[in-house]
Amino acid sequence: MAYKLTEGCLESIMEGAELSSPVLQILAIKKIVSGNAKKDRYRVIVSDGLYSVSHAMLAAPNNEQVLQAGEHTIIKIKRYITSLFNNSDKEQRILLLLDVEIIAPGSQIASSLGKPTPLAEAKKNEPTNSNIYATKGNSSSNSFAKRSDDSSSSTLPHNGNNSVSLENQLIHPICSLSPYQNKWVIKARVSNKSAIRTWSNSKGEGKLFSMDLLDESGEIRCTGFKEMVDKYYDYIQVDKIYFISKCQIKGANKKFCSLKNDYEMTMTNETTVQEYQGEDKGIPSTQYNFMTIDKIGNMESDSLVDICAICKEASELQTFQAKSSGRELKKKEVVLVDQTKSSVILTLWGTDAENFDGTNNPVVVIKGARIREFGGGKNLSLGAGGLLKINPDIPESFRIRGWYDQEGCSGNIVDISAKSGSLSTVWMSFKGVKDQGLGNAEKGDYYQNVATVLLMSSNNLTYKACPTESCNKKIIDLENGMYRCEKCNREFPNFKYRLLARMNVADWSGNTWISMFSSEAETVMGMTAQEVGEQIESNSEAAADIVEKVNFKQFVFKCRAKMETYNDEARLKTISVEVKPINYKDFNNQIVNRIKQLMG
DNA sequence: CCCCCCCC
Repeated sequence: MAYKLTEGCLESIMEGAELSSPVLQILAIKKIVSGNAKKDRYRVIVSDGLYSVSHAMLAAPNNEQVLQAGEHTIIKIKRYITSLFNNSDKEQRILLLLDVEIIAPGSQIASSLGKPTPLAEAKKNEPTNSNIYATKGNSSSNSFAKRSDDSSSSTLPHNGNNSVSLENQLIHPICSLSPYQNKWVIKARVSNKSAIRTWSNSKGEGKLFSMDLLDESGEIRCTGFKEMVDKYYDYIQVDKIYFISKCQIKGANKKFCSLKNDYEMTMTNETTVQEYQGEDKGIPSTQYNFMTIDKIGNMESDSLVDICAICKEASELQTFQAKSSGRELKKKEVVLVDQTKSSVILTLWGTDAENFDGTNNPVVVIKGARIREFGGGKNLSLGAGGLLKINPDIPESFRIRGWYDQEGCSGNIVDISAKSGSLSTVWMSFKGVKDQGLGNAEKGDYYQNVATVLLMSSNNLTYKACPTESCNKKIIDLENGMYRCEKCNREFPNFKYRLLARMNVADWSGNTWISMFSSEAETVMGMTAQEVGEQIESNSEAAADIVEKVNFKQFVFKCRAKMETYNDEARLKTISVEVKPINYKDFNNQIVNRIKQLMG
């Protein structure tokens, strides 16, 4: 098949014309080496069959597909801009390829089409008297033009140094920002804004926030320290567009930022930020570089990834103290699955964890999640600087929704996280527990099973515990209206009820006695410990009624089995550490897989 | 100038 290039189009393009979907061929691809972070900037030579242009660059989102397609690839240019570029006192116009579509990969073409001559030789560019990056034209497909009249800046934050409006100045693409050029204005969407964080170390202390900025050409992280937090934090809002100028640009530390930019920026006293209130077409929303879950297993720990997946399951919110800092932390674990039929555990923190609702298997899109290693498996942690979106309006999100609803829940899912993770506990029957001799691991062995309650003991179901929130120690009734906690070494006028339930549960293979504490027993009984305690207190017959109602209820019991010695006799003690209603899809899958195994 | 985040 013959491919046709848009002959001669480069001449008009390099003069600032806007052509619709010109077709070009890539003659060469070269990585730009700049500073110490060398990733993801590529210069290309493009040809229209008549002329070639060597001052062309790929915008980051296109890198991967173009690199893969290689030299001689034929591309359709869906969006582009040109910029004036000051190269050692000589002005040159560069062509920036914002969005390209591969028409034919290089391997199918294998040679240059036509006999292109370098445009620069064929024709002298006319330099303008501007020495900054800028573009001609002023259409919606090109947001780096002079602003159109429908925009106006909003009230500035409470300070006096923003007297010069940025809205009439030439706008620079984010991908053109570098430490060597400080006269610039960008027009960018804030796609993510961190919480305010404080730090205190040997070098001092302070507070900071950071945000991710985005335009058609790329993205960059911007951090504001101390006074900048007071000045701009509340003013800047996620998803809005701002004119921003005069930040300090420095090399990005890839260890902490997954954005596709070799640089990041820091706000200074010179920095100005003005909201743009015009139409925002042409400025994209968050850009992702999605990775499938099956690949995570082979990636290095600590690297950052973007994932689009389905939440298969989510844990309860857990609150605990960090051992290192003593700070209180909140987390929630989520199992993600994608089309590669692989699953991975993702840990969410803080408000992300608190607000996350895993019901109805939402699409979870994360940007900048860190890969961690545990017990031979990999998992993900979405820390500060990461971004979480639930059911976002992007094509990948709809695609995976369709996949999951059609076929996603059936068949084998390979879990790349460690089997000991709280959400990927092994399924085992009570017979299996016995046959495999579980319980000899130092911290016990975990398994989960679907089981039916046969009998629940009504003896000593409740006890009176210390009212302190974190202390569940049994208190001593001083019989004078006061209660003493030995652990807290304090006396209280009140107490709280706690549960210590014992029950015999059965599956197809046998039965076993298990114990559980308040939160699990509350799930089984459908009552709070307080309600149980009060009912039994007021009527000693109540306990029998309460435990009878539990008979024949079914749950998924997650258990910890541990061998203990009692009166010189070894016996297996089982505590249920989590009780959940049965998810029949998962349970049936698990049974079907077992049947397949048994059939060889 | 931050970039920390637990337990299996």
